[in-house]
Amino acid sequence: MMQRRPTSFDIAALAGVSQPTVSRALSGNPSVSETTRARVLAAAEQLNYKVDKNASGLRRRHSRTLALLFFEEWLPGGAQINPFYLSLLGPMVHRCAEHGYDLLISFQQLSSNWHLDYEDSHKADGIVLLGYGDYLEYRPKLEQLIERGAHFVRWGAASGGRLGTTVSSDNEQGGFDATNHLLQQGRRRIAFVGTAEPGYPEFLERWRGYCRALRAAQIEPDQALCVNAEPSEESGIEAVELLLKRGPKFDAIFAASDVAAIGAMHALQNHGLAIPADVAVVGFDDIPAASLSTPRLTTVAQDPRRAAEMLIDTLVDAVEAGGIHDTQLPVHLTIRDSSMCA
Amino acid sequence: MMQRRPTSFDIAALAGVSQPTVSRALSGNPSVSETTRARVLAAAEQLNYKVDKNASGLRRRHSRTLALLFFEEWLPGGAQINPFYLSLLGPMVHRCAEHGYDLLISFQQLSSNWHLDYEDSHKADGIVLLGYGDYLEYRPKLEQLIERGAHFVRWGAASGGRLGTTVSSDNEQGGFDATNHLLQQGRRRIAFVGTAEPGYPEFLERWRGYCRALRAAQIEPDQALCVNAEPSEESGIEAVELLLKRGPKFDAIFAASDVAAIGAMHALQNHGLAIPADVAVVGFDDIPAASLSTPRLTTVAQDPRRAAEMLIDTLVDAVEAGGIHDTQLPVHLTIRDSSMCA
DNA sequence: AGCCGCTATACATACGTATGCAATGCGCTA
DNA sequence: TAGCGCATTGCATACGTATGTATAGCGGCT
Repeated sequence: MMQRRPTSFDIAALAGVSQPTVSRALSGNPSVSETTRARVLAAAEQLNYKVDKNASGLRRRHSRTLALLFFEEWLPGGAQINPFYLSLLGPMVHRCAEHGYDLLISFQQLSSNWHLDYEDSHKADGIVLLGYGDYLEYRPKLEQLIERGAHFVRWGAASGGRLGTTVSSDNEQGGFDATNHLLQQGRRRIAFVGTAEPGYPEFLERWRGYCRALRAAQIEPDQALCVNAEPSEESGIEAVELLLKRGPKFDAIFAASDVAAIGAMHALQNHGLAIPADVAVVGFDDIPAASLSTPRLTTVAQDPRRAAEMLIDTLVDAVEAGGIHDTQLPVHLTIRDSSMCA
Repeated sequence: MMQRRPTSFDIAALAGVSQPTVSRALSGNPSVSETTRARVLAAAEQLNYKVDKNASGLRRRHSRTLALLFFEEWLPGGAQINPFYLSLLGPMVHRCAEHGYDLLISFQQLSSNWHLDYEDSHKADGIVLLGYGDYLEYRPKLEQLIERGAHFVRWGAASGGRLGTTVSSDNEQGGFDATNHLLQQGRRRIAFVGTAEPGYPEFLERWRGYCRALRAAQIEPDQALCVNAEPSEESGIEAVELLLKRGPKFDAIFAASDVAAIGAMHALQNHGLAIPADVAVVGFDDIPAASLSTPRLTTVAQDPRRAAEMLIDTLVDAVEAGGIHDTQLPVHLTIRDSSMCA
């Protein structure tokens, strides 16, 4: 058992070459002859040699690491990550590995100076930004990031002017499909549970799709049927309470997130309303809980695997080749029990 | 906008001191006077200076980064992480941040040489090992890790001889409580869905608790009521199919994992059996889906927040102070509808 | 006044790798 | 045989920080 970790000098000595040759041999430099490379590889294997990432990163000026930043207003007690983001995690880690990158994960307060931490400290070569962001508070930091030449990609909505590269679902189409499906079920008074304010840009797009579907059916969207709700179960409950109290009759709900939709279903059931007989419900995201709820929730499915892979591919392309290509992913309406009468 | 990232030399020049003084001032070295420190801090702020982690890590010989390694036999299509592990993630990231560490996340094949990658390459100072591990294949790698003086902590079961530091739930007590609860409901033919083989050490402990509760009620455990199941929904379904086909009557199931329990409930319902009237079901983990299933699943809850914090605290203590303390966390039986007749 | 001791800072250097450039050796051509 | 070019390899060095050691400055004591 060696006391000290072996360095490239140790390998060099063992293989009878110089240290630079070891470096070149291991990094696949073609100017090293095959016989030499084989000797070096054997020596490295024998001593269990691993390149020191710190030294390598210092010299190369990059770390082959990507940072994943979550923005969540943190519940002091609960620490719940949006299930949809959670479902991105596995595929992301995998895709990173395929590109030869490691993934660093971190939570950030919107108010912190996250935007200058990771790339500046050379801990990561690029950043994946995740989180329904408050667009307005977000914007100046994104601009600062761009100004500094940082590499990053956001999940969300591309709307509102170019602010770096974005990968998103086709939220507008999803909102259209969901609403259209409810219309085809004969529903006419369809409430929107989400928010049409710019704070949640993807919600805004889903709301646009909702309006387009209604207008295509000759129905003018009713402001009174549109109620604010963040992506949380409590918020979905409150939204339904408000709708029931505020008065306008409704026979369906399109919620801009599954978690809110599930909260809404609970509230409806607490008031003795049958789903879907009295009120049909459609959500958005297709989180795992959607197929477990009672009744099973009809929802607009996003493909987390493809989303994750696009995020990583896009970021790696930006880091390595300076590419900047927005991507929009198709969505798919998944019809379950909460919207279909038997 | 500066072209080049500022270094500690730039700060030194601006503050009118030498580079080492900058380093000492920023790292809180008490030999720097307060007036000098203030000047340095101001200069660093002004230039948006961040310590280069690669250089710092190279010199200090550690990275202030922890690695989180998942072991999951990877479904080529699906990429599903055990929901319980997912629930550890948020609190872990938080606790790492509180200790001033970053968290690197990675999936590993059991067969890969993960055990020499992270610490040897100085990418991480310590490793959190997560995953129902095949104990036998696992063991030599753990031994190699220990021999090399690597720092790591495992989630799972401490049984089977000392193999590094372990944090675990009190699985045996959980198995006892779950089984005892079913006995109190008047159930006498209680099946165990899990595996009593050494591959899943925590399942083995849960099974021991199950046996202890039965014996305390003068019932000898019946091998025919004990059926193997991995922590997956499919496995839970298969287990019930096997039980129904194999013959012995049963009026309750204690499943060693929630995902298997949920699969088992589906299978029971497909065969027209009522839960809990015909068969009462208790799971283990209290994953989010447990409270959403129909009927809502009674389960042995583990506290993911405390588990995560203990894992990180333990690992940080090992890295910084060489501590090695196993920890066992209490569990709590959460009674819902799947085990209680109205 | 001279010396000691303490504090605050500067100097020099090492961490391990990657790469521009120089040098070596070999084959081939004129 | 001399010279040229190509294929390999070695030499020297830079990346940015942290720390052991030396030094300067200053106040207090006899």
